Amino acid sequence: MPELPEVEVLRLTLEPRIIGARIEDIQVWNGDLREPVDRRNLSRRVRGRSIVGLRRRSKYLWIDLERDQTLVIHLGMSGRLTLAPADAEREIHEHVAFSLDSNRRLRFCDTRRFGLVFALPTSELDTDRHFAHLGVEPLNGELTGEGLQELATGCRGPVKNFLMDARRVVGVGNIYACEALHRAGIHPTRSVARISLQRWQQLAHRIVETLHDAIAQGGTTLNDFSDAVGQAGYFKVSLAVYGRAGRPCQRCAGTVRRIVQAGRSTFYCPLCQH
DNA sequence: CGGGCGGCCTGGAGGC
DNA sequence: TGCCTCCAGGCCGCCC
Repeated sequence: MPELPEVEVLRLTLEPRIIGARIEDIQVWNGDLREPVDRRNLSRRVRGRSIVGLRRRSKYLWIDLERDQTLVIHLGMSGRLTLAPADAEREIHEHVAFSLDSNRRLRFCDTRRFGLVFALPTSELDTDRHFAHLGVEPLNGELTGEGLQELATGCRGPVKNFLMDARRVVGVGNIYACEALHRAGIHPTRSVARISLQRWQQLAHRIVETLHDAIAQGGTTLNDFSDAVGQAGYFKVSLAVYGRAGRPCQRCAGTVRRIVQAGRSTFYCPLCQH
């Protein structure tokens, strides 16, 4: 579920509530996630340390701790990270939990178990295999039309696949790739080799705009997503094409169509996207 | 070598 | 009601 806006909403809602909190203990009920949870390593790096900051890189949440350690959380497709009272009953798919001082528990729940939980020294984040290859952060002012055009030099595939390749641009998943392309009026199957600088600029602008809009509305909740206190996002009502096959385009007289690209559903309007 | 597909997992929806 | 198939926001590895 979670693309950049959802992880950013999680960061924004979690940060003021857990800054300064100390992680007293860790429970791992089911460590069988996308990568097995290394309990020993996690405990050694995390236990007894206070939280000093929260950052986001791509769709990863970085929870910085005292003395050069960072707890990394990835939500996969169905993950949630929420605060609960220490004695709250364990949820069905609650796999990992961090007991905080002040009688609270930071719980990681993930139905499909595509998520990740691990820890490593803060100073090693940049070179870690999960992060070293990641591309441009769209919300840092790094994403420009010129930059996109340069990144696409020598590439051949459809623009939608290009946008979802985290080695180039991070944080844009299936929903926001569809929505940004619709806002930019660009057909998702168009080859990146056939996009003018003007259209790259339009696209860069629309990506940033769409992500900001989604964050402002608490992210998109299709099934699972919630912020740190369990609140669903309501950007779903603003989706113009995603999940709307057969229904009218929000902007013209067209009808939204669904196709499959690289094994993923793509939604677009054949009338206003070229 | 880069792009695309299958697989990882559970569960919800829809067809019959 | 049940059983089947398809589908889902991410990501990696393998294949061509």
